[in-house]
Amino acid sequence: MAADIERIRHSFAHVMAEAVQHLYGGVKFGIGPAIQDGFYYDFLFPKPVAEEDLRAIEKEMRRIIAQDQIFVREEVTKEQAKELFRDQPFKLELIEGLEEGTISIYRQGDFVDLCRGPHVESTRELKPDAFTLKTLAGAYWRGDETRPMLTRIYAYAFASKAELEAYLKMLEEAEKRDNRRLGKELDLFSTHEEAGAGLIYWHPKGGRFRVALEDWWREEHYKNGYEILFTPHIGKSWLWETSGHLGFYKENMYSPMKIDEDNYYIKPMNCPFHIMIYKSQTRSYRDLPLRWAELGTVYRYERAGALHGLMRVRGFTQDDAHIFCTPEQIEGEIEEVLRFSLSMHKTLGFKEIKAYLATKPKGDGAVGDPARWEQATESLRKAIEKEGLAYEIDEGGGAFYGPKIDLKVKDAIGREWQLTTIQFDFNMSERFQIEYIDSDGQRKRPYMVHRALLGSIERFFGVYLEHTAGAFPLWLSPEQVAVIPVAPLFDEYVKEVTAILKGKGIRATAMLSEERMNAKIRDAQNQKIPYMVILGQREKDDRTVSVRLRTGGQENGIALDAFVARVLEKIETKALDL
RNA sequence: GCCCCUGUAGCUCAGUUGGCAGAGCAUAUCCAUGGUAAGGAUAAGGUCAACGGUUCGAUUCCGUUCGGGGGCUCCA
Repeated sequence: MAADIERIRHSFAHVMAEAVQHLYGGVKFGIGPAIQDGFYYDFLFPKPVAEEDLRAIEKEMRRIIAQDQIFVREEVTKEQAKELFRDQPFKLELIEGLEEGTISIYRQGDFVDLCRGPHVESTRELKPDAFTLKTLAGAYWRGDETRPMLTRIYAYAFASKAELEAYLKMLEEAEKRDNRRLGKELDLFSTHEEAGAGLIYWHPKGGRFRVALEDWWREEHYKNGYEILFTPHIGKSWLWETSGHLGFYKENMYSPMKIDEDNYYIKPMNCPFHIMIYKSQTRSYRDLPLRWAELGTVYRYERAGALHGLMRVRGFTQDDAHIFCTPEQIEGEIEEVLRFSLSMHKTLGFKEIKAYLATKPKGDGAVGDPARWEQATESLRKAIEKEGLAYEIDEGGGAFYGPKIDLKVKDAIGREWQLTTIQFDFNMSERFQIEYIDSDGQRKRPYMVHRALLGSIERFFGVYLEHTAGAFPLWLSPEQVAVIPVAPLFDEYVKEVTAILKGKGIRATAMLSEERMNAKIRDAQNQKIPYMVILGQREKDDRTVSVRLRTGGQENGIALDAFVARVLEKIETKALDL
């Protein structure tokens, strides 16, 4: 976020606080920072506030802005600050946390706030029509559940009215693409509260997408030197005690079920199972690298409030893989994973991809040899640079068990989504004591890398729905061709053409209902079916087809054979156009 | 779990300042001879989320519970 827009947003936040102070005597102030698309401020209100009250606050803010109030910075001692904010418990707590020395405060109008700044010079620099108060939300003081809950007012704010309007338009577009909405409109999936929250039911059309995606995924993995595994959905407590999950991951695991005299847990991760296969025999350095992939379905507990359509669920299928390799191989392996991931994203049509490298956490919570952390982190960094990816380093942001790279893709309306994650795992390899015999006859510990390229099939489906607005590329479209007669008289030719297309493996549907042609075209268009083939007397006589494209194009009198060849070619090459 | 919003037909939503519940789409039946985004008619479809309370009377007002959405937290 550029410094000037941050300054504007933060200044807006102070103006909102001033407005709230005018309208609600006795209000206590939390904090009010600038955020990605605006700002918020946390308040403890003396009486309940409702959404309708936001309009009054906005009005007061506009009145303040019109007064051309100057933002004045002052520096005071800690003692003076405590005196100044004696009625503001949250501010006092913040002051306590500050280092000794002078503390800066900002005044505008009759409002004063503890603040590092900077701010704009005057409210004149804030455009009264470049912000809007969005929602009320609850937020714990300092994000801590055990602390009081404050009322947070979120707002969108920009430097100009035009930017605000463009942003609101993007949000409107995002709402139209909402995965839950498209899932219903395109009959792809559903969820059923009465049958269990956060569990996805894939309908026939969603199933067609998934099969096409997974078939491709498996094919690509074989091409890239992976083997595909299938492992159980449950495992005895021994497995989870050994892996450590019952220690550090238990709150995300479901209660065990008793089988004979043992407790079995449904799996939240696939790693321990892959390790069991690794340990099923003595491994030589000649066997490495091992690249083992699995579309592994896992179940994790998520709090009810966190569940969201396809994006956050309780049961999902990871496109998981584990790579076991020697230290000499690690650099090449990481490069390969990254290259593989990028090639998949490219095929799927994502153009902008950014990497986030998370390094070793501070303190002594991290497991594993520091030299290995060093080598692992270095291999990640090198791979990113080799691919020429834009990246950011999240210093100390890695898990306790290893450094990682996450890749985020930018979607069609500019939002970023995390799909790929590539993580080293020093913990599991230690706990299960996995080894290989090196060329010198010594037992050594291989590197273990955990990776998911799409993340999970469910979440990817959600992201892809929102990215494409449901207009999937041909090869992933549940229905690829809708075959429509001009009138019932041509049903026979429609059936014949449909049969030919299906015979070639093309997902074609004959639309033979009583509806009129226009209605069928409308239905097919709304279902985002890529090709609509319209057949009447002319086409029947010449053995041609008239093709209407989902994108609005129209091509008449194409020879049937030529059309079939073209569709097959577009599917084969996974073309993004029609 | 907590804060705010919300719950009317399969779907999208009206509506009742407390007096027998409405539309469009979808569904079913019938009618309709044909060229690129909805042909027409009829029918069926509801314990107005559930349970209490106030009232002559509650879908409407109040309370509780259960869902859904947006946040906090977490992350694939």
